[in-house]
Amino acid sequence: MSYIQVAINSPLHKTFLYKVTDNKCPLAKQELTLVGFRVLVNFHHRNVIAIVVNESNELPRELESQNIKIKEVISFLDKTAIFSGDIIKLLLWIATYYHQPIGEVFYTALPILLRKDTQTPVPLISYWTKTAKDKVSSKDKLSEKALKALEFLEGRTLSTQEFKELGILSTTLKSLANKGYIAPLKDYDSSNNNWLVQDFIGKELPPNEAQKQAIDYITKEAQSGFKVFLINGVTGSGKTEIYLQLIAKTLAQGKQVMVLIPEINLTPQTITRFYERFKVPIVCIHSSLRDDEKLSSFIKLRDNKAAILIGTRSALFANFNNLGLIVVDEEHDQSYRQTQGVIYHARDCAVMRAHINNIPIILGSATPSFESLANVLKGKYHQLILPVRAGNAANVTSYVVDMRKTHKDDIFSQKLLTEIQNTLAKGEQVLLFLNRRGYAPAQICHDCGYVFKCQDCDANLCYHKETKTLICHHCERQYPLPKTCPNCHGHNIVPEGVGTENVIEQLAMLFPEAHLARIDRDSTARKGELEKFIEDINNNKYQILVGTQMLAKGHHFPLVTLVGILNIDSYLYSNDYRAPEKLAQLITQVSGRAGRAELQGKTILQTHNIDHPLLKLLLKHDYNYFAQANLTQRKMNFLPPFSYQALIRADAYKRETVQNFLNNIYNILEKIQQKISYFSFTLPYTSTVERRQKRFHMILLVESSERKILHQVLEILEKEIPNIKVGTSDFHQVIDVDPIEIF
DNA sequence: AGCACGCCGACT
DNA sequence: GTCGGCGTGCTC
Repeated sequence: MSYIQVAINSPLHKTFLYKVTDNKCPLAKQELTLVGFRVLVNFHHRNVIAIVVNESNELPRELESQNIKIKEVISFLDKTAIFSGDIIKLLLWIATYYHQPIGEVFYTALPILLRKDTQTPVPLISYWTKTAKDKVSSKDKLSEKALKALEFLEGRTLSTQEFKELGILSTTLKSLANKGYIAPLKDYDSSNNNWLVQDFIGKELPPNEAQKQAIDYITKEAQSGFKVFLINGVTGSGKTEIYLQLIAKTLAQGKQVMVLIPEINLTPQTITRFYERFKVPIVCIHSSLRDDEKLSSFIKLRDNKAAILIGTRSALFANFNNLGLIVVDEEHDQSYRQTQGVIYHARDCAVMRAHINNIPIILGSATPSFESLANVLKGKYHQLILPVRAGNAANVTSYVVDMRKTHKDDIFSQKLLTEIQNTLAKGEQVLLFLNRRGYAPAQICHDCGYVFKCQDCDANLCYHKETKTLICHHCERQYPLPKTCPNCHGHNIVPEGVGTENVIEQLAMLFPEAHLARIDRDSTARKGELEKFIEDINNNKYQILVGTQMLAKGHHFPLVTLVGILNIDSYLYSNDYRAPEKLAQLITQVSGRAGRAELQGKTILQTHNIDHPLLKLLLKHDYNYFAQANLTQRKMNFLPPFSYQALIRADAYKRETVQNFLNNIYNILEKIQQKISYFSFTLPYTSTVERRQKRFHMILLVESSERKILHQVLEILEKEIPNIKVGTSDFHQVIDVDPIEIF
């Protein structure tokens, strides 16, 4: 007989105690632990899945006195643990640090197929394997892709789906199978042993001096176990090669590697680079995989049948047999932060995971987050700056163009038009950035000034010419194009403002001979479309690219030599203290898309405020200088990362429900302040977009110069919140620690 | 969250 | 009479 604490998916911030009788125990030997197992338990009139987080032979004393009947576990769902000890520690840390309910944290970390109360399903994915026929006969006339496919199968098996991600179609595979080179394999377990250390390294590029220094430094420093390295290097400075060589060293020790990347970077090019370099089993975890594929990756890593994981945010929760290194690429990227459901920051959790596992972690970026740079200043992270090599990319000159001198409705300045013309004449490509999809951000009645608004949100409707609809960008609700104004019944309805569709339309008139590509969420909604664009762009099928945030991330376009950022004013006038950071990252990242060794790049920034001190500072110096200057300002103003923040967010259908709840929070905070000082808080305030999907959103900000104090306050709030009576069931509330947006 | 219990209004 | 509305309370 033993007792176990389990995590159950519920909004309660606690674990629950159950009994395990010896005959139910799945363990043969008593010395093994039950921690990490899935169990089926009865929890308040229903049977639910739970995960064992702790185990003891005696009844915990704190429960002895209380009159609680302890139920027995109904059954164990698997023969082995689903989470290893390090993951359990990580998940418990997430629950305490982010003040999220323990059960919900564990539930989100669980692969979807394991969330149901069934036995672990065996993934029925068919894998391809090389046959004994390994001499390629010339009369078989294998295509380049087919040869590539055989190369990929070196040292591992791959599913048809995985091949697809590497750009190899199922027809190629079928033909290879017909010719007897490859064969399908139903059950990976029986034939595929743990990956082998030998022969895993592909062709290594000779590192330059800076890369060599970084590799040597990290190798030496990482011997002591946990350490955080920040590789700070512009696009083209060779960050990836450093990752790859350090990964090789880790694999050589027989250890596994986790690589986290933002969703947008998960393209065949990125993955292929890993498959080409290492002949070990590699698995991916990201949102477009099927549930069984994700589970398969999860199990392979746990059983040491895969050596490398490449994944996005959620891959953080993967189990490893023997994790030896974590890499977080583009660590500044905002998509690492989960904002729905359980709130966490994957980069920060990855650092904690490295700490728990006592292994090195490498964060890389051309534009490191100010948080990470502050951690370098505090001595917590070790920074390695890669210098720009002469004649390499980032050989970019920036110009600011004063839009006050152009006509009010003009999108392009004369300077930009001239530069586009010149660039096209040279046969080079142009990239224009505008962070606004659709044709126009508003649709108005020209007669009476009526602005069309979403019925569910406090937001203007955006005009989408391509789909002939008005779309709310907050809830995606679509409306048919109105013919008459509901206010004055006039017919003179016109778009107001500029989106990517409009930019394309105007370019088509100005440069009729150029091929135009619009890259935004609308034009790349279907799977594979973005990849197709990137391929075609690099094959020079397009001359001008217009895009949103999507174009600013990750991909490098060697033929682009002119970059135009059409409007940066929203960043200059923002009340968000992170706006300067975001602007600097945007300008540096977008500029980094352009140019290569022999081609000189140019960036043109259009603004109505050419004298803005931020802009001047950024253009006069580089990103790092700008970051230091801005960090000094944040320090003077007691802003993060020099203060610690948390938001209490609440929403409901009725405004007074939310107001009432946050007033209660305010009163509780006033009481706490009598005991704990050194923290401050605001009155409840409405979110920038007050009403979203018919719900009112309000916020209260809590702040302290000491993280410890902030957490003490939040802990008290966490306990008090369930006692606040809101009197309605449609109410929702969440604690948001280290928020990125405070509006 | 989810589910049961409980106490009041309009229906075969 | 009772079906069902959702307020309240609890979950090892």
